[in-house]
Amino acid sequence: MRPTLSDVAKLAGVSVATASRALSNPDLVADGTRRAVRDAAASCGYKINLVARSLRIQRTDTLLVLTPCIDNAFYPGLVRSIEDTALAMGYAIIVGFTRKSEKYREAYGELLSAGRVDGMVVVDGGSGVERFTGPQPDLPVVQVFDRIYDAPVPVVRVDDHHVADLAVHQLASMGHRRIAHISGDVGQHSARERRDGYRAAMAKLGLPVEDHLVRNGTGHRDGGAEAMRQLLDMAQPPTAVFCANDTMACAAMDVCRDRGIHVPGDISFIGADGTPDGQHAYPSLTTVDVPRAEAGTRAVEKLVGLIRGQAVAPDTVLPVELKLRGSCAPTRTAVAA
Amino acid sequence: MRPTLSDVAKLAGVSVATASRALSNPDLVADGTRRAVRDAAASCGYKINLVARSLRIQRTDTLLVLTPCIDNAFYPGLVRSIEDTALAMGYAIIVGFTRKSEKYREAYGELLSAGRVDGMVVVDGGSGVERFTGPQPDLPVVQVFDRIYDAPVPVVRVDDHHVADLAVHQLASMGHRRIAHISGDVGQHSARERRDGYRAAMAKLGLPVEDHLVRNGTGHRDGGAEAMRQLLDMAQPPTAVFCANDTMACAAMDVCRDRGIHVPGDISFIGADGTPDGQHAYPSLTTVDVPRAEAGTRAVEKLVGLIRGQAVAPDTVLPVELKLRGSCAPTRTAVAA
DNA sequence: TTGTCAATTTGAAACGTTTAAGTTGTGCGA
DNA sequence: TCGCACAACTTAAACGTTTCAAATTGACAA
Repeated sequence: MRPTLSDVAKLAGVSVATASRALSNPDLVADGTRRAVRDAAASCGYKINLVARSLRIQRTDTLLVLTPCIDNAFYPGLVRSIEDTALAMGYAIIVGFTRKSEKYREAYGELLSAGRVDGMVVVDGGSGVERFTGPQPDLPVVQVFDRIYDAPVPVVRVDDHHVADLAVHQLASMGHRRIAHISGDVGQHSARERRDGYRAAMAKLGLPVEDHLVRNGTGHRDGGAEAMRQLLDMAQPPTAVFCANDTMACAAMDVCRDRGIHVPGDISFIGADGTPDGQHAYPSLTTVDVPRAEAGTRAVEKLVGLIRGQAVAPDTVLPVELKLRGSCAPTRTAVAA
Repeated sequence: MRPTLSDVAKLAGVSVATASRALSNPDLVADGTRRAVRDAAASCGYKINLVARSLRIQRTDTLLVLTPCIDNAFYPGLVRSIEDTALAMGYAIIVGFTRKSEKYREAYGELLSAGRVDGMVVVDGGSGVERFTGPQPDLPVVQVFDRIYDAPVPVVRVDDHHVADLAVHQLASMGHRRIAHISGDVGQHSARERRDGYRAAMAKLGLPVEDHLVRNGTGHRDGGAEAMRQLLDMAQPPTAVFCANDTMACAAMDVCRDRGIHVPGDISFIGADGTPDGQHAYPSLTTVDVPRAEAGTRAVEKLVGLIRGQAVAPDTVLPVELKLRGSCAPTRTAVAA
């Protein structure tokens, strides 16, 4: 049997209460006692039972991170930052993958409502098919980058309209007029925002907003590639494409390469998110960088505030930054001019 | 305050014990009672406190998965399979990222030794720098694909010697004689095995095993790229390369592309692992596929066996399979012959 | 000697479940 | 009528901590 605190206490010749304090609140016991208890604990290999502790103190000091999957290069950096911040603030974190499925979301949500974690950071765009009624209103939850709850849950995010705006303006400033958009999973709030932002930016610049220049790329490689093929098959293909994320942009550039179309000579690309795959792409991908690390930190800070009953800002918007790399260039006419 | 079982019981006019059984062991109470309790629970929004439950039943029905990181495309499929199997067997899973750091490994190991999870699946190659003394000998732990513990912990794996053997034989059968090897992180057991397997296979075939044909690629993109550059800078570069994983193989092929070297016309590549990035590479990467999904399933089955006190096989070896794709071709001389 | 005070330790309750053992009440056969 | 079996429910203990309030101890002053 695992030794318990009472075994340690017996071994050290003190009461359970003293043993507890010697280990977790050392200032409250005399030097000799502390040493005796510690020795006893070590000698019998005592390990605290965190379940019992949690029950007693009514906290778990653990946070749950919900994220759709780990396939997408967008998440690792974010999750790492969440984890680092949480650890630094004295919380353990556990990660759950929702796969954008209600079933998994609920399974993991249970952990929160059943008291196995103190709070939850949700990084999950949802699929839009189902409406998620959300956690019990008073449970500590923070969303990052996307909204899947009807309930008003605090969020840390970027201005996705602005993301699109930056990209479109950059391309337009290089002389592009036929700028296409490959959207993400339009079930996701952020994907819709980027798409709408693209349209708004095009309109503002007086550029043609043609419906068939907007393709649903579903957010994944395959969808992005398919969307790109459709764009290239058009009678008058675009000279530039703004992709809602880097993953699709990379896939789209691969399609061009396969068809012998030169990037950025023949066609320019801008992605969004700033994921590592864009840096390794050939040519390296111009992108609108989303500050994932900072978002993770902010989200955890906010969540911990919530847990501690402090008032937290309901909506934190972080700045994005255009990273100019090799995948876009001025149009030939712009160069000639 | 969160309603407890005793609130529910009061509301339903029964004892706490009956309320408990009505909810978790419905057969043991009368129909009317069951309904009354369920209604009461619903009406006050009762959610079970799993921490209390775990303390009482001395189980958490939760497994921990330890994995180095989520950057590498090798892990997602494996983790997903572990998760699916665990869920199907009635366990929740939580994921911890060790980053190959002893600090994180211990932090997560605590979850096991402190009773917050019932068992642990470790998918972690270690860095080889530190020796990990391992979990308390009697705690339920299963390793997958790699060994980081001194202690004898059951493992599910592949024969990495054989992985290398398959790759080298394939290349040799295509006429290659100068076959190089870019190794993984040689701190990892599996990486060393693949390297040694390469050497053994070369020797067995009577091919030259030159030290400078073996480069440490560290397992990551950058290391793989750097190793490839060194190989290409040699007076007499290899005509084929066996890379210890697909990630490095993709990076190495990218280096060739940048230098105008044609794959597979000028140089052939075989990777290992069978990760998705190899499929999307150009040309698509020949690889020795490692059955990650099955490994995950087997590992969980084994772990659950361990938890239930059953005897489990200490060493399960799964078969690997060569997937011939576009990245390797016969040598020119072989074609001419 | 007695009283006071601080330092240290202890007993016992509490956290919210589950469950073994015990109680109650009903129906049935002898 | 009694005894018994059985279903349905309840009482109370237990899981391993933490912590409040109370008790003990020793030192020191009056």
